[in-house]
Parts: sequence; C-alpha cells; structure tokens
Amino acid sequence: MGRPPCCDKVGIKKGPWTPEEDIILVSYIQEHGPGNWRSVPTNTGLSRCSKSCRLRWTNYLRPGIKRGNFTPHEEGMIIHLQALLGNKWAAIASYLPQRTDNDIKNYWNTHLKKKLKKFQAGLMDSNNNFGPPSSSSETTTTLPNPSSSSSSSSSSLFASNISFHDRTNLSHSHSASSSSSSSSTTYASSTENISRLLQGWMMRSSSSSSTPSSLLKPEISKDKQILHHQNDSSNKKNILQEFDSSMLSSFDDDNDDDKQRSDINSNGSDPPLLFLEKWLFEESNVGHEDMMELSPMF
DNA sequence: AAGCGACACAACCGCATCTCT
DNA sequence: GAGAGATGCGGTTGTGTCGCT
Repeated sequence: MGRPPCCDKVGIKKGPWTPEEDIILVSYIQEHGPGNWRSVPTNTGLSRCSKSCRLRWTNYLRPGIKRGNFTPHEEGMIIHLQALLGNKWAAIASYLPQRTDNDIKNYWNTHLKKKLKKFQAGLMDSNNNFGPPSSSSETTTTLPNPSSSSSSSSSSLFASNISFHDRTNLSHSHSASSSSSSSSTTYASSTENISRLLQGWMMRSSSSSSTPSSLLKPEISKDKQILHHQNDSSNKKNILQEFDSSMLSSFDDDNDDDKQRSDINSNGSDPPLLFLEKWLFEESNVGHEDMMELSPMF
C-alpha cells in the first residue's frame, strides 16, 4: 500500500551477480545464517537489495541445490504435482529435494509445457480417429484444477483432458526423448568456483552441524499444509495424501520401484492410459517396458 | 564469418502473506 | 486490532548461448 519497492534506491546494482559478490554473500551467510535479509546489503557492503540477495541465495548459492538435468523421476513428479497443485512452484519444490521453485518453474515453462501442448495436440488428432474425449473422461478420474488464477491456463488445459494416471505417465516420453539429446548444463567457471567454495563449506558445516537442516532437506511447505486443510475436495485431498505417502516411501527407498509400479498398475490401466502410452511410444521411440523402467516412482 | 531466431535460465518486479510492535 | 516492515511467491523479462541459414 504505497510502500516503495526495496530496489528503488539509487546505487543499487542490478543484473548478473559476479563471483566476488557471490563469495561475499556466501561468506556472510556462512557466518550469520540466512535470514534478516534487510541487513545483508548494509552488513556486507553489497550494492544489492535485500530481495536480490535472498533470491541469489535461495536459487543459486544455497548448499544442496542440484542443478542441471531433471531426472525422469523429477519430471514425473513435476507434471504430477503441477496437475494437482497448479502453479504452486514453492509447494512443488518442497517435494523435490535440491530443486528450487525457480528452477522448476523455468523447467516447466521451457520444457514441460511444450511437451504437454504437443501431447494435447496429439490427443486432439487421435480423438478425431478414435472418438470423442468424453468417452474417456467418464471412465477416468479427472482431477480438479486447484489453481484459480487465470495465469494457470496451462494446468487447466492439461487437467481438463487427462486422467490421473495419464499425467503421471506423461513424463516418461520427455525423459526418454530428451535424455539422449540433452547435455549436462554447463556453468561459467566463476560459478564452479563458488561451487567449490560451497563444497568446502558444506564439508565443514556438516562436521560442525552449523548448517540449518532446513537448507539441506525439503520440508512440507505451508502451501501444501493449507491445501490439505482448506480444500474441500476430498478427491484431491486423497490424491495429495496418496502422493505424500508415495513420496515418503520414495525418499525412503528410491529403489523400491517395482512395488510402486505394481501399486499403480493394480489400479488398472484405463483406455486413455493405453492411448497415452501409445502416444508416448510413438513420440519417444521407446517401448512400454522402457517407459516403465524410466519411471522409478510410478 | 555474420546475421538471425530459438532457447534456456538468471534475475527482476509486483503483489500477497507473514511477523512484529 | 492496526499498521509497518520483512519475507515469500509467481509471472515476466533480459541476456547469453547455440544452431541454422
């Protein structure tokens, strides 16, 4: 309400961070811990606004962040959770260890959204050949779209036509098709220097237990907790609870794939799922077995 | 080699929400 | 309870890189 933006001050630097700035910020947080961002610029002498410092830390410098390619497992989770939660990237990120909301958001916007559009286009074409989509929606559970914001058009676009199982399986195609073509993301050598700096810090802090645990492992975000309590849709609630428990078991033992797959398969493969798998097969040139193999969680 | 467009990602902006007094 | 400040979140933009012509 009339509050001036924190970055309106004259002399505040914008744009990419330099390695020197990164080191200053990391050193300061190493000493004082994250938080109290307002005081960070003044105490460090950085010509950055507090918000910029916080973003730099949470999205880039924070220890435990995993960068580079998303695994098929992660892709599947993102697609699944986006369908469940909408564009609640922070909530989605809470399920993905080592991934930031910004990273997930970018990945969704640049990769997954296109994939979904492509899939829907394929679905449209196939509907012309195999019949109207309504025939499938009657036999499958169409998830409610929790996102009420108009900006979540992509999620509603996807949620409107695809079943729960369809969505969980959709991830396979991209992973299969992209895994061969994608290369590991390269970063500037300056960033690698920061990474080394952080690695040294983590080694030290792990022995002294000075690193806050919240920085290193995901927590169930407030958003998700609110969703659990506020949403009246028992359907979605159940799905989220199922997802929570499957996530817990997934974190406990990532190799327990067969059981999870069999659990999912025991629910039965509905016609749209078979259709989706067919599409995925054509799209990614991988077989059904391969797709299942690529889905450690589902 | 230069120009151009597409793509990926870091960072910014504005609003929402939380916290403290 | 109200107001101000701090922090979090999601959408968007800016910019560097890569591939194609």
